[in-house]
Amino acid sequence: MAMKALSKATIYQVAQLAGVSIATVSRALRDSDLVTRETRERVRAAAQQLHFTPSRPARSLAEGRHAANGIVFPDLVGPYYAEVVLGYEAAASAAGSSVLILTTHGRRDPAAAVRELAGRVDGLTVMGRTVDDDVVGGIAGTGLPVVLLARDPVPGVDTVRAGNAGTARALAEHLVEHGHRTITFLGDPARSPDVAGRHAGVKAGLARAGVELPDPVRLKGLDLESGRRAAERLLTGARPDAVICANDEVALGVLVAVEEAGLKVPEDLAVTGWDDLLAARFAGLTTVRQPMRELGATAARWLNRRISEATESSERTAARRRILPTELVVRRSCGVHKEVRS
Amino acid sequence: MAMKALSKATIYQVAQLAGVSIATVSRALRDSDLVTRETRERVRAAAQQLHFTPSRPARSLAEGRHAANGIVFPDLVGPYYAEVVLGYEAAASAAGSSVLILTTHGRRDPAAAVRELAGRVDGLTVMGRTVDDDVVGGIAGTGLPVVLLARDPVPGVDTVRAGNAGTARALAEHLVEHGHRTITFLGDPARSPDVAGRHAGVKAGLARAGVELPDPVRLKGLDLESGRRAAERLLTGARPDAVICANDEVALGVLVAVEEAGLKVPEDLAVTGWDDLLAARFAGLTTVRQPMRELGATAARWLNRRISEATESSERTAARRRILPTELVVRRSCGVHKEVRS
DNA sequence: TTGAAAGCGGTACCAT
DNA sequence: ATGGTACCGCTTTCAA
Repeated sequence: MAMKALSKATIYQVAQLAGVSIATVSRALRDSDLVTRETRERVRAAAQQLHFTPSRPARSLAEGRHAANGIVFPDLVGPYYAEVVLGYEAAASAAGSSVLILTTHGRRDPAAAVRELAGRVDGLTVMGRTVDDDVVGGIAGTGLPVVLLARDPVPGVDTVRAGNAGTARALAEHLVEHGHRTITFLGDPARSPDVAGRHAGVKAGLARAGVELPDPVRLKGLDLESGRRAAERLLTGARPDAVICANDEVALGVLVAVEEAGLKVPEDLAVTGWDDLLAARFAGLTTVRQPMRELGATAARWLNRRISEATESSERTAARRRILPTELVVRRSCGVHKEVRS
Repeated sequence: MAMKALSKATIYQVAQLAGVSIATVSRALRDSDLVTRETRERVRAAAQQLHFTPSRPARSLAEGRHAANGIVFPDLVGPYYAEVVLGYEAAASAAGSSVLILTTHGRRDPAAAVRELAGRVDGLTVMGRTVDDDVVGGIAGTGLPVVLLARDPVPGVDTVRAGNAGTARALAEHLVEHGHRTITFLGDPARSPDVAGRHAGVKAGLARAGVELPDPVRLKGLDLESGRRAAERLLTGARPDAVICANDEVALGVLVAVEEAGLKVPEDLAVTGWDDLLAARFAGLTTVRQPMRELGATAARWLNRRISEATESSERTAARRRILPTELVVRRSCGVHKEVRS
């Protein structure tokens, strides 16, 4: 039996082979109960013999739906995103949807790419700093269900986020308890809503303790290299007691710089991150854990709900917002516990 | 101006508004040079006014292509995959393809899911242990371009991998130079071609040095917890000098277990991993670096080539195989350098 | 229960 | 340069 490129059989060929009409084939293959058991089996056999698989575009065109949804990321660097995708994909496929993924990072025209994606899916999840509010608004205005993930809300659009402010405040207070008084924030609040939230929370927490937070060091990136370079500069000047980093990668970069400078964490400089990457555990980095997989899963589930609503023309419920809880993870990088508990 | 659900305008409405035929609209919108500048602009205006976006399914149906390709993963746990996706997505979108992603891990019927995916794309990349060779063969036999990634080759199908055997041999020899003689391998060669390759390489390297490698500890998973539990057992028995782990996550689990047992790495037990995760750097783990992003990018590029070949009905070239180089990364977990270099 | 036929929304060939 | 129209492959009335 030679391996032939059996390309693609159509419903017509199946119909002919089974000696029925294409309508019957369509029904038989989709378990409609308007088909005799016997007919169904004849059709099944024919389909199998021809290796028939219905054309997805044809189906989508006829049904008016894609059976797919999409998720838009800024980029995929760092373990953070992998977990989100994982949760998302699991929840989406549980609902029978395929997942299209789009990274906007090094792209010429992110908005165009997102719009193109919008045309391929029944719903879209948009994460963080990828496209502007008006693009989101435009797409949502189309009637396409949209869920925002880790991003500031847009009127009328569902939003799922992880808590920033509260835990950031707790983190700040914890540092103060360690005796740190001069504290620097690493990360640009203007570049990401998450960073803005963390920065604001830290500022509030410190203020409550009577400590003032100077202007943040506005990094361009949130990667390890950015952190390392910023720290190099920081270490040569009037070194603060502690740096609070916008995320773990930056914090890990700081750790590297400190070590390269022959200094010690936390004795010479306390450091904290955000995300609780796997690396944080091994670097002894105090950080904040986010429910990443749950973030993705929630977004996918909400999207499915919206898609169902749209299909079943039931009442469209009001935009939902949810903030998933985060958790402070204390390790040794935030400071030496000087007092021994009794 | 109320925000209306302008749902979806069709080419017919654009044609009507612009006062031309749908054929002209189609041409104008796709920059055909068989349209007057003036007509084109009129059509453009009409399209814009109606927020027209061509229906992707309709286009795909008419053109006979999806302008999308897919990638199939076992799961997405660990930073390893994120990097691969990143490279893949970048290369795919550079060629104008959207990316569909599928995780087979906790799925009832992976083969069915992959076949379904195959119906939505112009080409498919299949990674590691996701579906059996016959499924791959079946899909490839359909004429759908397929590229295998980090997986044993299937006849007639392109394969991209990272080198295992050679670097594994080097790793083994390095451990022997450290003076380690009783060495255990953690990971099940039967569960993954990559693991099998690493195991074989290690075995060969040790054999060359006259050291025998006992049967591997066949872990079920390649995650941190699996490594930790396996190490707990290992530490209570006749402890080996060193453990070579199938990947970094397992190795990190071993590190955790060793610390929990109050022992020291590498003094009491040398440990090595594979992948060079970010965490490996901070854990001081000796490991092997793979060109992950490049793996993904290469797969995507090869796939595009195949897709072009199929479209342009040019000669189909023979199946290609490439092994991307890997690199030993020596840190402190593999052993103390007893001799001081002069 | 089954079949005929009208879409679904485009593309592209054939005329004009 | 444009318009008319035959597909692309499937779903879904509407009749029989």
